[in-house]
Amino acid sequence: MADGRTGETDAEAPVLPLHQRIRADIEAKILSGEWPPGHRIPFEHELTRQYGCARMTVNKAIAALAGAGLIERRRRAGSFVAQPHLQSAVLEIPDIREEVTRRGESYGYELIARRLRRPGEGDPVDLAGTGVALLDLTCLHRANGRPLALEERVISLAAVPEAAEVDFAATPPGSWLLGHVPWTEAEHRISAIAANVRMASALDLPRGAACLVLERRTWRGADTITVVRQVFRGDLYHLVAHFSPQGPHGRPDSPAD
Amino acid sequence: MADGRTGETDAEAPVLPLHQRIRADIEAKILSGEWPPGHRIPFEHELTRQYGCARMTVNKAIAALAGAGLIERRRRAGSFVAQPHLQSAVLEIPDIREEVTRRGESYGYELIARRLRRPGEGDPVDLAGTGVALLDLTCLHRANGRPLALEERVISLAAVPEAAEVDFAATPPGSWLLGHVPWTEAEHRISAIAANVRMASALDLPRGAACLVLERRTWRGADTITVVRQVFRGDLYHLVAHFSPQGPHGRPDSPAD
DNA sequence: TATTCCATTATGTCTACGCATAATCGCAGG
DNA sequence: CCTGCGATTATGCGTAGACATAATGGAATA
Repeated sequence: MADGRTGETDAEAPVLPLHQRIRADIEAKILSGEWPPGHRIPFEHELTRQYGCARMTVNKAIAALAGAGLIERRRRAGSFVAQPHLQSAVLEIPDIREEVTRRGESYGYELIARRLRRPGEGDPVDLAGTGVALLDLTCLHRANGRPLALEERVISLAAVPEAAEVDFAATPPGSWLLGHVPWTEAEHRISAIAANVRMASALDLPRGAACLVLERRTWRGADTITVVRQVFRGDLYHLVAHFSPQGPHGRPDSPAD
Repeated sequence: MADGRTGETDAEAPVLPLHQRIRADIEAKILSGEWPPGHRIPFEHELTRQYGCARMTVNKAIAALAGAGLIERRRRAGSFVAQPHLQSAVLEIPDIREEVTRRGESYGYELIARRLRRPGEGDPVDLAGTGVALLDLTCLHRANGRPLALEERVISLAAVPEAAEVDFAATPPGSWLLGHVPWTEAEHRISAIAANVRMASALDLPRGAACLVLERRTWRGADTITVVRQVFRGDLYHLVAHFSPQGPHGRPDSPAD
């Protein structure tokens, strides 16, 4: 029963709440370039008349745009289209297993080494210094049987004591942690290196071949949870990042703000 | 209600609007792990009583959290702490000139080639097919005199006709475009390759050395604006990405909900 | 027992208003 | 002519209500 007024090319805009409609309208004007950076958008008061609604409704729309960084608001002066700042984009950092299976390839996993130890000097994982507290893991991810990435990981058992009991020979630590550690912060470092002997043999590459390296530190509050270094075969893997003014979470049809 | 209890360690919270305070409170509970994923957060009604404010105020706070992806809302059921999805992070993709000077190094730039041409078959920049329309640029970025990145770029003159007049021997095209092209979308591809002969000689590297490659396509609407491929010396450059639940734009003290 | 229907309930959206705050403009006075 | 003060004004923040919507649990019914 898709009749009605679905004569447009857009099939998924049934009735869209008003404040989202206002937001979308303004967003479209900005993205199309019709309103260039620096342009003053209509006052809330004007939009209020234009859409025949209360100011709070207009405010919600504009506040959301400001939150997304598309516009800047200055008291008394008005709201202005912001300068684009392309310097941030959303990087997709999928779980390797998920990524491989999503590409329709068969995922293989292999635990190479597992070691329990005390934190040493200069160890990247700082502990509240109590006894045995670190779990070192080395493992290999395969796609269609071919080595894809070599992963070296340190897990803080002080932060995640349950990890000591997990059989990481069967479960990739990344996947397990994602499901068992709530809401953390993380910092990533992406670089390219030439494979050393160890990497080359693990990844079935000639020595010196280019590899993509993703290093990640994950923490919550002051506690570092895990530090991981994933070395990908440069010829088999790449990362993808996307920039759109919506930001990473704000799907345009999001019910929130 | 807002009991005047500002004796905390936080020195930068003078009077923080109420809806931001509510948001911050909930956010803290989630990030600390006190409220794990799946936990039901208090109903708006409860928070209304707890903070002694109107429901709209609570709603603004919770809606912002939902927009940031920290919580999920289900009618009738309540609002729940969402599962963390680490797979997206904010990648800093600075203008190279800016990045180099920010590191306190001297920036050098050199235009290697400039060519005007018609779009060819399979060219990544699709045009509304009118005559001469593409500008090919090859240039080199230096840090402290040493080659840092080799950049190959195609600019669509149909989308940015002014670019034909610009002296790209003096201005890096990335910087110029940032300042002259408003609000676009972009997609990035990050990979590692071994330097071929041309890259090696331009970057003063041995052949086969590992390089970090950043490819970016930028468009607005249906028009591709520019396609760029930056090859960085792997030993001199890396990218940094950061994940925090605020999202990329939503600084916690943002005035917008 | 299984199924349908309805009352309950929490969120989604919106209105109409109010006060607070800060930036700008214009006017008056030195 | 320059300076400083106040009026104006747009945004920021918040209240107290209202109706709509959808999902849930339980009651009534087949």
